[in-house]
Amino acid sequence: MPEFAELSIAGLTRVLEDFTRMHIRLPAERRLSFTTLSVLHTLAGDGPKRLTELAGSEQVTQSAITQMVTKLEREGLVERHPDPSDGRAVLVSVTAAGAAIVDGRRAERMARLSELADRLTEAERTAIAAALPALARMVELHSTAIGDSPIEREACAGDSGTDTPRDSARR
Amino acid sequence: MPEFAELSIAGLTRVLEDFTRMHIRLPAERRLSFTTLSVLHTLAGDGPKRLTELAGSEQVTQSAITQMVTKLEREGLVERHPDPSDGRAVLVSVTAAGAAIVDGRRAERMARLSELADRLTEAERTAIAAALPALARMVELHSTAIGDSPIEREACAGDSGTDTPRDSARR
DNA sequence: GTAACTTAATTAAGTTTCTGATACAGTTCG
DNA sequence: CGAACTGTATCAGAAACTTAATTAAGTTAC
Repeated sequence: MPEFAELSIAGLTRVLEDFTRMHIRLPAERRLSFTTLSVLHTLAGDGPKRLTELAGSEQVTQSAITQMVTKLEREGLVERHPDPSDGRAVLVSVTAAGAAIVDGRRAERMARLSELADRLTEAERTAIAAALPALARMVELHSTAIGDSPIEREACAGDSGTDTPRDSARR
Repeated sequence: MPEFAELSIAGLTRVLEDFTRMHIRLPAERRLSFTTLSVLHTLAGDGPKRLTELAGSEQVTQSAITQMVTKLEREGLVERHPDPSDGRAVLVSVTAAGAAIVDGRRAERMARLSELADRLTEAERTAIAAALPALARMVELHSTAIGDSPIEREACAGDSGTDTPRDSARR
């Protein structure tokens, strides 16, 4: 084992793409579309958000988010609350039922990953464990750097308005 | 760095979820839907496939794939060819133009990951590099397992203990 | 060899989800 | 206060997906 392995960005990218594919193709659980599940995941992870914030992070129009939230509200998966700091805005939060769906999907992923990890060698598991903090920090760096990245802005072609998707500092 | 770190499946799951989110919300480059991009990615990675194979891996119906391939064919991103080994089947392959789209997206991801990796410490990069082979093997183990057990089938509605709320008005 | 069954892809019709445009209420600023 | 701006909602139409029915090629049984 070389002590100074150079990190292959291509290799990392490839592996992460494969895991992405693996995670996405998982469900079908209930009649929930991909975007719907993503919204629930975002709300469960980041806490209540405005409709415009959701539209930005999910890369669909605000109109689509309004309609989706209306539907999810009817099904009892999310709730609308007025934003105390702005009379126009609505804060969408996930309900216990909605969080249960997110948790259920996570449990499935964990079960699958656990099964795969069991078939690795002890050394392989240790190597992954040792890399976890570094990987987590990459994610951390990413989320704090969104304001800088020019890629984010360029991506949202055709989106109306699109102010910079600021972080959810409200919690 | 501890020598005998136990692998936290929860931590691994969480990090991979975050990367997934990071990868998906990336572009919007050329008005292509998520499923469409996924199909191109699959074809570019795995080579020519039948429509039924694509339907299975993308978790949409065969009919949807037929329509999507027809559209992609008109746009010059994929090609249909008869399967020499089976007169009923069609082999779909990605064109150079289609591959260019996949490569472009990958390049963006690599650029972003590279930028993040630059801000890690040397030790962190080394840790990730050391874990890459093990992560790749997990993906490998996963894909070989698919052929055996049809997890992809609707059976995965398991949701592991989380009783999903009953549908209120389904309409 | 042909009748019955299976498999691969297409077509048609109907449903869900998204976009674009517009309306409207609340906020900000002169 | 009035003008400009921002956050949501609504509606018509487009796009993507599903189910069901159809065509065609391959397989099995007699």
